[in-house]
Amino acid sequence: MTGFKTGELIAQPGTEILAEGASASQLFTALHGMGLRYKLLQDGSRQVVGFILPGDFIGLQNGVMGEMKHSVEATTRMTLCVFNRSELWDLFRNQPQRAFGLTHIAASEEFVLGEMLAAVGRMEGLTKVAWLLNRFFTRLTALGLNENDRVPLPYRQQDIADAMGLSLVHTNKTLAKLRRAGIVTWADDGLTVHRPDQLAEHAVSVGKEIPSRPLI
Amino acid sequence: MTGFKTGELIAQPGTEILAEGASASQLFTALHGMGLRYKLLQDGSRQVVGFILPGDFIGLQNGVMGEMKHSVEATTRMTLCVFNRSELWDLFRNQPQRAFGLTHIAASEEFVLGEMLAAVGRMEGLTKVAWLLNRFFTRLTALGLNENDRVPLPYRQQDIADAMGLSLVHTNKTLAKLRRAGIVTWADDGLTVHRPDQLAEHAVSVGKEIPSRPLI
DNA sequence: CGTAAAGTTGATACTTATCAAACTTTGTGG
DNA sequence: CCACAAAGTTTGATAAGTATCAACTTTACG
Repeated sequence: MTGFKTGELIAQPGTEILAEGASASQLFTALHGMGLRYKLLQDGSRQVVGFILPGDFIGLQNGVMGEMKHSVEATTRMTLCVFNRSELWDLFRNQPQRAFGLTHIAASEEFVLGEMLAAVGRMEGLTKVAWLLNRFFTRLTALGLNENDRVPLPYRQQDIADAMGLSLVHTNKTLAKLRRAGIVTWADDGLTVHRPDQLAEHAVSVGKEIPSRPLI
Repeated sequence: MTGFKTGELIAQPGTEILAEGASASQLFTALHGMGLRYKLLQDGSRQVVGFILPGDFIGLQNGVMGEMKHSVEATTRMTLCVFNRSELWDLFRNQPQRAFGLTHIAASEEFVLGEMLAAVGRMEGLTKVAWLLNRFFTRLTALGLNENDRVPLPYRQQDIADAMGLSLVHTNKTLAKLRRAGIVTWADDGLTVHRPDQLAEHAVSVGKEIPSRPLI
């Protein structure tokens, strides 16, 4: 893998790392910082199709299909490990184990998108937001970025809205609900989860509340 | 590829080919017939995460991650080409170009899910339905299944609803709108598009067509 | 001919979007 | 250090889009 690596790249906040439709000659791995993947629709709206956390691979579609199918943007300052796309062939020829790893990454990304699709398509607002926050909390904790129930979350409310198919205003009000319920606090680019259990409870699709049966 | 193939399998309509969570030892390619991929949420609702048309690969997640992340069901009678999962590793070792092809398939599936996510998250009902029908029409036409502007479409309205995150009733009324507008007719498991231009117009594009696999 | 599955329709309730405006925070230059 | 601009957050009022419910029709089939 050492020979595969080409160099490192620093991306400033707000920078577009890869553009949809681009056929860049490079692939990346995120070393530090966070970013997001998104698509722009014809009507100007944006769909966030993924959040990039440290360790995530970037540009696989480009590497394998010759063109990016979504744009990638740095949310915070990011350090990227740069690979050369042209060396991808060599990897498939000479390092089947790593080639398999790449396929595994692709399949994993597909899996994550499937989960998001189910959340966006079938959950209601509160559940969507709770689900996403819970996901962040879990993933970031697994990355060792949890300090006193607080994980870094440098995104904006608009990002969450665009990810879950909600309007900014509705997302804001939903976040307020979770905050007032004392479940989470999201401020200063950090998410603090006071009641992990309740968050997880909201995150699982509870659906409609069962109409309470009158006590006779 | 010949040695890779294990045999053929016939799946009857309504049959579950692969179950979410299952770690079957087989992979498939759809030769004839159609099916769909779906996830079940905790509250019982269903999210369709993909439609399987002739030529589609089934079970890649299982092959590469050891477990299916969604279920696969035959909608019509299907003929499946069966592969053995255990031979996957041989393929990666000895046939790098086919291994690359598999990765390409995985990346393509990710791409399709991204498109669906954008549609489900950011479109309104009429646009969602028009987008999906337009997608069927385009893909099936590309498969040579178009006869006089009519393509086979053996799914039920519930499937479209579960794919686009709509209720059955709303989907029904939306379909009625497209029908009354003289744009499409969907009856007897066949979709006839009378005004391809108007259908495409309603289906605000999220991106481009599925790219064909590049020659290595 | 009875039954089950799928499609249709109208009435109603709820969720979410949109609009508009105020407020807060942050960064920048005078 | 303050004024100002820009970006982000918050809130209330209202409109639009969808879900839900319930009944009815049509079709397929043993």
